[in-house]
Amino acid sequence: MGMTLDEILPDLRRQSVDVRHAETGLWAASMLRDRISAGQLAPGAKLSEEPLCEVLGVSRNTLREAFATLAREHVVTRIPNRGVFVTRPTADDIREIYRVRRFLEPAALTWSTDYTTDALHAAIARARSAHTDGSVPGMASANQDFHAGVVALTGSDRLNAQMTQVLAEMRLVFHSMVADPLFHAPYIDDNAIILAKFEAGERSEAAALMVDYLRRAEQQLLEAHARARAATRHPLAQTGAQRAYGTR
Amino acid sequence: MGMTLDEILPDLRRQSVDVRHAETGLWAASMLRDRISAGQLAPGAKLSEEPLCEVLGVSRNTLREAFATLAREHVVTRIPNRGVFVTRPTADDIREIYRVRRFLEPAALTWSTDYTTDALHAAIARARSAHTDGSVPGMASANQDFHAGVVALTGSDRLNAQMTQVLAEMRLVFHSMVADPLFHAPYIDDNAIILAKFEAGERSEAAALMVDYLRRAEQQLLEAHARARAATRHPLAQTGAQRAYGTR
DNA sequence: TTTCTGTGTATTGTTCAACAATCTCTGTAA
DNA sequence: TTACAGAGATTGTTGAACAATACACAGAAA
Repeated sequence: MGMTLDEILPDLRRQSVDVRHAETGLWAASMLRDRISAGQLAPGAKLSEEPLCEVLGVSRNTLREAFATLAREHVVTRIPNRGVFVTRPTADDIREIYRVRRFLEPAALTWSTDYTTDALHAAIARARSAHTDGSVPGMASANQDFHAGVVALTGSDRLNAQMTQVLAEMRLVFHSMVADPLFHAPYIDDNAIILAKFEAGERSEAAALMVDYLRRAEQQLLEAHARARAATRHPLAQTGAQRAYGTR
Repeated sequence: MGMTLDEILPDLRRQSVDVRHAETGLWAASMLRDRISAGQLAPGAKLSEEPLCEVLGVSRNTLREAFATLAREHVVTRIPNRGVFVTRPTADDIREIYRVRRFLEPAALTWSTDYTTDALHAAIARARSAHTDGSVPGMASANQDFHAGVVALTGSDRLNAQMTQVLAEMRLVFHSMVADPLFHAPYIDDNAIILAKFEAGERSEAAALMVDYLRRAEQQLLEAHARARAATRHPLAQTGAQRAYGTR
């Protein structure tokens, strides 16, 4: 986690030999997106054009198309004449993420016409087993699956895309602070209760519980973010890229 | 409305001389977006790279960055090795647009914490005066402002962006069919009633009325779309670009 | 020491020209 | 009429070039 650009270059190179790409720009974008999502490219890391296009085997023009795609997804932040950096979410970003989720997820619970909850039950089961295994990434992933599944009830591609994007930003938030192993645990039961209410047809109750859940999670993340921010105020902990991106 | 590419080339050229652009790709995108939004580039029109970059004064690479931006917004559709076309909304697109709106707008009315309704009143007033003036574009624009204003109550940049995008697609729908002059008129009073309920604190009633409004509007547009589709089935009415994009 | 200031170097922003891949169109033959 | 083949046009991608900007470092002034 949080490897430098140099460390993952060989890894990227391995995957980029002999790959035929119909849409090279999109292919390069998904390549980078996966690394960032996995935390191998940590928030604040600078994505220099030259080494990247050498390693991916694409031209600078194509790489810039990939950057444009990722920038629109807020996965990457472009600073003119400075370069492209993995987005380091701010407190305002966290508030915005939860603002979106507080409208999207209750709305899905309230007005969706889809009653297929298999995926939701499966996500909760996965979260529970990850909990007994003590797998923090497993719990995080299963939790995301549950909430993505809630929005999937809308049946709308665009709303799903928006949720996917917001959850990707959530992963950036987790990667940019020390993960509390107990963060996800209390929410598993919350999800189960919300699902039960939804299946019982008590939609407004389910929605209200969801709003409450999201408020608590937001509060907890904002506090963790403030602590992480205070911890990295030490000049020694700042890399060049971090300074470049700013601690705004 | 619905001019060919050749007809608006001189117009575009006029605006593109001596313009300093910090982000040329985004500038070119907004240039094209404006033309499409105004209906000067009709749905189905092909956007050839060479004449466009000549006229905009940007290179093909930069123009392609603009295309990538517009494609993500669904304003433009890219067909590999065929080219870029102004999106011609399908019936499914209309259904998807209203699916998004039926979640976003009621959610805003139900859970927003912002009570500033000045912009909403102003939009209704503008719609009424456009109605007495018999200005169909004025009514359409004021109606869009009202619904954009509802989502603006959420205070979320991302939800606003999503709504803006969906409304841009709505304009494409209007441009791709014969506009019924009476389409918007009946909805002005609906908006006023919804606003009154919202201000009276009867949020779930306001949301319910909004859902009803959106269902009726969707139905009406789908019927108009089916009629327009039947009318353009005549082979003579099809241009090359239309065939290329397909009547899928 | 600290702060300022100027210069050189590295990186990004944009354009141009080229080539391969693919599609469209036209004309011919069955 | 339909099928097919080839020429021409357009898109997809690359590589190199140059201007504009930011970063790092050295030296001068306070």
